[in-house]
Amino acid sequence: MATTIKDVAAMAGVSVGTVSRYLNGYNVSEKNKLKIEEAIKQLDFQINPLARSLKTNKSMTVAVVVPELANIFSMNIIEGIEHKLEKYGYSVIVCNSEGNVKKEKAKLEFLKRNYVDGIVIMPCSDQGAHITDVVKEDVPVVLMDRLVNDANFDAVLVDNVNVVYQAIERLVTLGHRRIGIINGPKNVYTGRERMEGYRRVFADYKIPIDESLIKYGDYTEETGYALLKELMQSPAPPTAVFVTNYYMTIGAMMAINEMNIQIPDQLSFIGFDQLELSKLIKPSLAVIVQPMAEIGNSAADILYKRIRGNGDNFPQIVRLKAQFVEGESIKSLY
Amino acid sequence: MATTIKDVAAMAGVSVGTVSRYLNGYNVSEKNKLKIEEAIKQLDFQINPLARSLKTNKSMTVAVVVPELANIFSMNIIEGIEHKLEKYGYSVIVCNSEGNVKKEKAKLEFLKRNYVDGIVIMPCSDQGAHITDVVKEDVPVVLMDRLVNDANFDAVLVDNVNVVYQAIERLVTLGHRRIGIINGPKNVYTGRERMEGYRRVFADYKIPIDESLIKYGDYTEETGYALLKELMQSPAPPTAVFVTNYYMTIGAMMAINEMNIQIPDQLSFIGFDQLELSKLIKPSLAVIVQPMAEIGNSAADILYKRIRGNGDNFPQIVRLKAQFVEGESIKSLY
DNA sequence: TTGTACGCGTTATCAT
DNA sequence: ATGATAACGCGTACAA
Repeated sequence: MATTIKDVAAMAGVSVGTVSRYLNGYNVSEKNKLKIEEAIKQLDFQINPLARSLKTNKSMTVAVVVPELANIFSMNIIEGIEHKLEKYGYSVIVCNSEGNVKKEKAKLEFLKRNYVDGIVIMPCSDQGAHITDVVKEDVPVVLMDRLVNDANFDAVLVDNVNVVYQAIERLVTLGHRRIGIINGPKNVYTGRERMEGYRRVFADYKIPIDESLIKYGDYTEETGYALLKELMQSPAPPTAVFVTNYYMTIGAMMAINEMNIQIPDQLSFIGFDQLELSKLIKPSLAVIVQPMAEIGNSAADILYKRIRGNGDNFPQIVRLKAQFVEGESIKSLY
Repeated sequence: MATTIKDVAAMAGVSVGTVSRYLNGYNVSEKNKLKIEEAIKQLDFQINPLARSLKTNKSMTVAVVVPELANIFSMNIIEGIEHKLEKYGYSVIVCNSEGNVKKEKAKLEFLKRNYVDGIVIMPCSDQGAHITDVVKEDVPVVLMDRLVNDANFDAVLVDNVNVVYQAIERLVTLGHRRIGIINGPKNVYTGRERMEGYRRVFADYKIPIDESLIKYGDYTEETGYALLKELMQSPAPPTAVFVTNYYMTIGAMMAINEMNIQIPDQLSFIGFDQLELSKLIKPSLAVIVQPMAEIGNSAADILYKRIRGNGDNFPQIVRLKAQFVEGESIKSLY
């Protein structure tokens, strides 16, 4: 059996209370301190976190819930979170909501029942009520990437509106008017934000929008592929296309290759995420790059603060800047 | 405060023992069963896993340790593991060893101290002694992707030797003799296995190997890039190159683009992992594709079996087949 | 500063 | 089948 605090106390000739106090950084006489340290070393004693948790109601565990694990965006964020929180002795457990609100709720219930100290979640939809339902005031939650309705939470977001504005504006200044967009779902926050950036440019430049150039996918390779074909096979195809996430970018590129569309001569193209990819492809792709690891870091910082009971300026919304990287996939029409 | 088993017992008018037995599926009289169920519903009682764990020494938590989290290979495997194990009520916590043996050992110690029920690990080197040191017989461990020295563990591997053989043999039958390989580190199992596949072809076909065409990288984009340049800038460059993981493939492709090398006219090329990429690039890439999710699934299966105390045919080595996918990046020299 | 003793919420043992 | 009670290993009043 593992050695316990009792064994240490016995060997050191002190009471368990004293050992416990020593372990938790309270004052202990120098003499006892040495005896305890010696006993701990002798017995190779290690605290039992389970027993401690039972008393303290702290599990030293945080969870991160994402709609998909095998996803570049998710994993970079998770790495950022783990990197930040392991320093404080936290374990991070990962949960896959599979883009399903019911499953998301089930996961949250599971987590709460398991006494995680905090949760960072990328919600799979606009709905936030079920999150509030489950966690109430019991455990701190910070959202990432997306905001939800009907609920106040700390959140780490990306400034989608302005970076998309920047990208679309670039196309407009190069003479493009018929600009297709393959966007995320209407019921996801980032989808709406990226749409807003797109619309603002047209409004500011007084260009009418052809709504038939606006397509909604679901952030998967398949829809990127299908929607690009739809756009380019229409009677009046766009002169430029903007795709709003990594996997749809891949899908769209596959369609472009298959249709033998020349970039940028026949079509200007702006993708999303994954800088390495943009450099790999010829011509190099113009892309919007998100600060993924930073999202994780930032979310972890806020969560840690809340876990320690610091409730300053709740709800705290951090909005990180994304970057528009120029490439050879864009052509001037002038 | 959360309601406990005591509250349930009180409301149902039975003892805590009876409630506990009910909760754990032992026989309880029909009458009491109904009363208990009613009380549980009334009080919205939920078992406290911490208290249970303290008694049972089971945390219902498994850990997966990888050299890098933000990595296509890692995340697909983790998704496979989580998918399999959540069904049984297990949480999976993720650990990043950062490719560092010391850190790897520290993580293992942390995990053991935290009473995880099992560990699946992608070791960051050949060394296995520190794993044995830490976990001893206490907690089941299954390796994935790589075997280690001086230690017996269950493992889920990929048949690297034969799939690499297949790829290289293809090049040989197309007339290639000077075949470069950008391989993983010498002290990593997969690196050696892929090397073995390469060498076997040359041995079987009685072709001498030019050792200057063999390069060792560290599975990063940077080394893929640098080593491809090294190969192609040498006095006698290869007519074909094979790269042995995804990130080095990306790096090598970037170098190829930069040097304006025409694929497959000036160089035949075989990459690794990530089928989508191979379809995206023109000409389409020939690649070796690993069954990532299946590795995770399989590792999870074995681990679960061990957790339940089933020690059949230990150590169990599962060797999954990878697939060589032809592409337009290979040219016949005849 | 230290020791004692109780409690955290379960499970397991023992009678009954 | 059930109830009473002792663990599990730790933290923490309380008293000294």
